[in-house]
Amino acid sequence: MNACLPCRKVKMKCRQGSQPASKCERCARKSLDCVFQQHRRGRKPGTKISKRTMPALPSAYAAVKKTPDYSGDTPSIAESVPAEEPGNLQPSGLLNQEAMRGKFSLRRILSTTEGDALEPPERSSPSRPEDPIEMGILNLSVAKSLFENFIVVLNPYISQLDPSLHTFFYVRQKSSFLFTAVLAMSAKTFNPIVYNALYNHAQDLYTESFRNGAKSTEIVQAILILTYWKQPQDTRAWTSLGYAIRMCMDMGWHKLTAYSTASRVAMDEARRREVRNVERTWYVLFVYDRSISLQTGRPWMIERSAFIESIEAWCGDPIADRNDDLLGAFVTLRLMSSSIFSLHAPSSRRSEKVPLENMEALLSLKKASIERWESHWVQNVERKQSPEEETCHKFLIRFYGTHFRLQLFSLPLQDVLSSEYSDSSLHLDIIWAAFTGAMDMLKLISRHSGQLYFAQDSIHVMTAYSAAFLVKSRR
DNA sequence: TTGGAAGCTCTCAACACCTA
DNA sequence: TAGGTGTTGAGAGCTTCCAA
Repeated sequence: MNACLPCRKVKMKCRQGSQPASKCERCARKSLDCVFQQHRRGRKPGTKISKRTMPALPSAYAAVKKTPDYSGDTPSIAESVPAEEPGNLQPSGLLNQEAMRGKFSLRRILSTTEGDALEPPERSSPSRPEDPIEMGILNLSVAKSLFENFIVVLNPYISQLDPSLHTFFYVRQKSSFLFTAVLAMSAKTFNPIVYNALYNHAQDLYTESFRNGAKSTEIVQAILILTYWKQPQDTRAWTSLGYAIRMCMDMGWHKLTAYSTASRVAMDEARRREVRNVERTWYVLFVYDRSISLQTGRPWMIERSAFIESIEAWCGDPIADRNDDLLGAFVTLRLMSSSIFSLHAPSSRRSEKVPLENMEALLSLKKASIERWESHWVQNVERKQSPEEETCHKFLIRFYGTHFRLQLFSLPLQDVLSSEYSDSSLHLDIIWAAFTGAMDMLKLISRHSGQLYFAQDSIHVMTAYSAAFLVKSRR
């Protein structure tokens, strides 16, 4: 029913008087001018329905037209990354940037306007049909509990999310994919009853984001989280990581410049955390890329850069999270490992041969630098926690250091045990170092088996490696 | 097979009014 | 008084059906 203007103004119920043309009860009581006006309800002509909130369409036509945005409204890293050089005569500098992102059309390619001036930005809708709570997969209180467990227990292992930024509300609003991935991985450990439904939904969202070519920090984080605690039969870790890295490169992350405090003094804390969120994810990808490359012998994708090498300064930022120190340890370890392994690869894979005697001397130097690395980062971690506090950080730093020593000494061991070096007793130092490395790892694991329970899959792979190494070296 | 009318579903924006 | 939620009306977009 239509309400008069005075009632509308005060948002009160407008009750008609007894006579059809008389004032409403409130206007009559207060002696106000009771004026009615034709309402202007309804959508205005020309308003577009947001594509993201359209229902799923069965036809292939709809699949092409529908472009959902699982990213929320993540600010583009383009603000903090140097843009393509203007005036560059390559296609990247000459053509419309939207066209270069893959939105090909003659009109767009010929347009000289930047951004997407041809199409107004889509308005984001507050409703999220892919939200696992709205879908009824789990209720709010279970979701909150799973989320809390992820942040407190699981996240410290991977240093992926910033607990001050990634609150329950923030992640849920920002990306249903990341939200579901976090809940699924937490459910795997803390509430297996809802794990399957959450995992399947996360996989559906992964497929959708791939199908639509969606790109955002949250999608990358979700893919990483799903990969860290993947199912045993899932063999996509390598390809998923590659896809995530390409996505980041498309967002310009490979052009991140070296960390400096001066560049962010003008930012408020929220903005700084958003920027660090992107940077942290790129560091995590670097570590993961190098780790998986080392484990599988395949090439890595992310090259070392001034940004990667500024990790220690980045960890010293006033708003750095305590998990950032663990990430700092991992990044510096991977920087060290890539330079060492190119020298110490087995002779069959080296272009130049380094005599074993020289290699032994080199290895002892490297061993000392790993020990310095370990004590430096353990001290950093200890500074930020109380003595009685039991976190996974110290364990992980020692674990990775020990694993690295084992890998380092296992490489020349192949040469020692090969027929070319018939008298292996001459190189007992190398054999002994590799053997004690494997033993140290297993001792460490047995002392901290509780920490191992929550660890990501790669930790278990590394554990299995040390055990397999010992078994094989006894033959 | 194709074009277009009719009808249906869904979204969006404005409105009504409850309640703190 | 005004924040917030449910309701309403109109248009967009899609499917179905039918005639050419």
